[in-house]
Amino acid sequence: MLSKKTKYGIKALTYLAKQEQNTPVQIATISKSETISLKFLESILLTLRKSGLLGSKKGKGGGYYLLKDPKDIKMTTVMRVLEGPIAMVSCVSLNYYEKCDDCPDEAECSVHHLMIQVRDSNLKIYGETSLADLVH
Amino acid sequence: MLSKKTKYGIKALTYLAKQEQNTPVQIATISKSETISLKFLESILLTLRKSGLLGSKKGKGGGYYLLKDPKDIKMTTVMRVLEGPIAMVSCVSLNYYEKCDDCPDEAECSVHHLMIQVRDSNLKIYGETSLADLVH
DNA sequence: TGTTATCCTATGGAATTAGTAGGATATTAT
DNA sequence: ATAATATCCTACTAATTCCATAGGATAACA
Repeated sequence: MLSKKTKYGIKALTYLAKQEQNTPVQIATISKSETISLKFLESILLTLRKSGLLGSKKGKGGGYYLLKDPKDIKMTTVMRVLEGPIAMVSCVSLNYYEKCDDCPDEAECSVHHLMIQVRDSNLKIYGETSLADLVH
Repeated sequence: MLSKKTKYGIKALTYLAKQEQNTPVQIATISKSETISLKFLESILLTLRKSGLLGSKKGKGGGYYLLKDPKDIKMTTVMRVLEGPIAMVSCVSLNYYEKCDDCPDEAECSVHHLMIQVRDSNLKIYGETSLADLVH
């Protein structure tokens, strides 16, 4: 299941992508519009900023804004930043690979093969979808 | 990420599907072969039995066995029993649908649309894969 | 020099995960 | 009968993750 962090994060990014101009939007504005706890959203936007997806401005007229064109923000990036690995087991993860403790031989593992298929199909979807596509 | 319960469960089912004859296999045998904690595996096999996938026999010569031909056990069933909903958000779940608290309109939700795609592609994989396919 | 809004660390409750413990129950063999 | 075998079942626990919340520090603007 998708964490609320990821869900809220995507909603907030979509909200920003919808803006006509890319001027800063306050946390409180997004919080109200999307019914997300202000403090929780604050922490989510902070990680999105640290990951390089968002820029921010302090003080009056401040807020968060996208650093790239929504067309150029792929959902693979968004998912990895918010949710972590796209793979369902670390032994099939491209970016966070780790060997399984209980598997002597990956090639023999039934779960491994199945999860490679799942990873690839999800990767295809996230790779072909940009933030711009999510704006209805 | 896939829970260990699901991972171990699939491995155990695959182990049973590999057997030449469908005679009962003891928990301890699977536990040793697949390097899974005996007690943990016991609880997993119990849920698999309660879900109708496995039969069991007590006493000497007892153990667990598949109730159907591996060809007829689809991974959709296995995943739902072990991991729960296949959908990543309950608002796109076919079997466990629930409305989101924060969404006034699903049709307008950017996450909703994306997750329908993910659900469908995963459902396709799990639906087209049977336990027999996992026995390489 | 206030006011505004993000920045950042720390904390906490609830839920989930990954087991463990130990006795009850049913089946088989002697 | 009875001892041995193996599942059945409930309850418990430790660790981790999730979903926030609190509150002050910092930076920008009027």
